[in-house]
Amino acid sequence: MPDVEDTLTNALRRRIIDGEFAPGTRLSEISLAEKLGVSRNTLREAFRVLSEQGLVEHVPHRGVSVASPTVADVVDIYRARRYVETAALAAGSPLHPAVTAMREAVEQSETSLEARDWRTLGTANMAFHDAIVALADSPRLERLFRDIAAELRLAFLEIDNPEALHAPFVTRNRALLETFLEHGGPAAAAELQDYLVLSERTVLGAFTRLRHG
Amino acid sequence: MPDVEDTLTNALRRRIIDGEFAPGTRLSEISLAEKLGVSRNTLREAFRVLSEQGLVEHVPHRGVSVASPTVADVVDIYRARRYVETAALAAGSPLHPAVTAMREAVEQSETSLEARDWRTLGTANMAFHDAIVALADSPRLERLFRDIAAELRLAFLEIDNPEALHAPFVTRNRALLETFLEHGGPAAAAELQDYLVLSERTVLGAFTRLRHG
DNA sequence: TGGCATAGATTGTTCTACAACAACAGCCGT
DNA sequence: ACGGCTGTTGTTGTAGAACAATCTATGCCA
Repeated sequence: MPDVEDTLTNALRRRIIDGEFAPGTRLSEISLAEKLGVSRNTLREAFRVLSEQGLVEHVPHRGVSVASPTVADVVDIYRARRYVETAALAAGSPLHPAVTAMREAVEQSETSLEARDWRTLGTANMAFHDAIVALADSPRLERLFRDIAAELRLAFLEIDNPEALHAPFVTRNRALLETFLEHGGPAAAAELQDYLVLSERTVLGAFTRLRHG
Repeated sequence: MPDVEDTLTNALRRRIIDGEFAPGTRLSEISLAEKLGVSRNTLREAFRVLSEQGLVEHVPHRGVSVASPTVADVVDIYRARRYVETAALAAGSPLHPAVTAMREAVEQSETSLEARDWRTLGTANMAFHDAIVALADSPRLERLFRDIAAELRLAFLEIDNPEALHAPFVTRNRALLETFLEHGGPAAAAELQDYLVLSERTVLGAFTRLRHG
């Protein structure tokens, strides 16, 4: 949670994640600076930060565009997720404060599913995995996860079928939480492994369907 | 390997890692820009990148200083290393091209040890672990490792006793490589786990000795 | 001595200017 | 008509100056 004060970067970040600028969109320095009411220099500094975070792509002399994850990116993101999340869960303690966040996220996702509110469902789903990573108490792993989760949201934006992406995993979230509490980290980690493989397959399926037909 | 062309950021990065600016040193925008022959704006952009990479710390209205890892940072870095490196090694294939890099790093470290060249020994040692991470074929994990390895180098700089930090691990590097090739990833991962625990203890010991006496 | 106000220095941001480069359009020759 | 070349145009990259906002330190006063 570094720099809540970092207004411009965070504002841009939120707008990109919320889909205000579609993946692949070119972000012109001049027009965007004017639109946001900041100078080009200030905007360029924000661009550098977002570029390091993988949210925008910066090509010298060609400007920045909103990142548009490829299939390879999605594969890599899920590989990293499997490494980080399963390790965090396997070594996590059921007494860790993050468990509360996990429970709240599960309940929120169930509520959202019932209301068919796919937007908040997606957020709750991600909050669940965020809580899993928080079990590790590692700022650096949390930061990695924050960045790849943001990238993944961009991929979700392109697919634009949130129900298929998130709805099937609500019951799995609940089941995973119960496994963790009743049978411990290693058992839950094994379950999470399958969970993530399935999730990856879902995303990749929608992705290739999108690109080919 | 993004942006070898990114001259200023990379130049600064190298100079910091090489210890030209001691950890904790405040980097004045005006004087450093003048020294490097660039404008303040350009330098500030580089600062933002390095700040995201964890190499410098940026405090609003107080400027940036070279990061000075605390004990908590070292602990977190080693936690992340254990997660990432053991996972990469466990799932890695002995046929992966990175194995060549592992072997070369081992040989280089043995040569450096014999020559008592601690500088190249430290580099070779890190190259060995870099190659381990490369087994995972994950750009995002490689990036994470690159950043935390750089941070760790800053900690090493403060300790300033490279022989104690690196020499004991040369034989372990060779042993780990052989375990990996002869008994496979999982066995090597278990060995690496102990290796990293020992390495962490070495660093933390030198660290607390440094701070207290 | 301790607290406060002022002065100095640094960062945050904007603006302007121009060089470097890339994309595009039109021209030329074949 | 087509492919390649060249100039035009727009954008990014960088520099420099200016000023506001904020921190730091000095020195004053009680």
